[in-house]
Amino acid sequence: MNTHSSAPHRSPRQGSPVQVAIDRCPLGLVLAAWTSQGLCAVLLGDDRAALLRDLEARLPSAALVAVEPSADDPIARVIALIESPRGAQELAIDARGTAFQRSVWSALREIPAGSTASYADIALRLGRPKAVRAVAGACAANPLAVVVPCHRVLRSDGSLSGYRWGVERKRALLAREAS
DNA sequence: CCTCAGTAGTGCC
DNA sequence: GGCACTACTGAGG
Repeated sequence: MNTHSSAPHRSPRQGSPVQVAIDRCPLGLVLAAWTSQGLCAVLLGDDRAALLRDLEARLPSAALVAVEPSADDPIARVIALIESPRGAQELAIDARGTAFQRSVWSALREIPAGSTASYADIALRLGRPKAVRAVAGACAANPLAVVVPCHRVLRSDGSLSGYRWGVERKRALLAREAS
């Protein structure tokens, strides 16, 4: 029995409901999903149905509860963050992933707005200088757009590589943050 | 400009 | 346990 080392960490969310809201933002539509513990998904897109499908694929066994966007809810914080990238670190998050993915996402949150890092930088920071592609994989699996700023990770030569929600959005986010 | 090998995590079988 | 994927990178045509 070796089920403890690499099994994905499951958030304490078995039966607890996940609130879901969709609203407009400067990048199109944004879907935010959260529990009492914090945000578990922030997805960008142009189509409500596609966003919901994406969420359901990511949280297959969650009880989703749709709510109207409200100024008191985390989705308002997320939209404010897109408009002005400050205070992302204060948002509580409740993302599920493997230990490795969570360590990558945690490192990403330490990249300040206005600066960028390469995949190799992140790998180095984690003490796994050769796990470069794995870092890219963890970025690609990031469930929390903008809040976990995977858009600040570029290739070593400075080019943009990919973005789960479209390279154009990555470019737009970086342009907005450029100091 | 291009291709290639090295490399490590993940998902599917 | 395989095995085939990568949002990579540095070296070499």
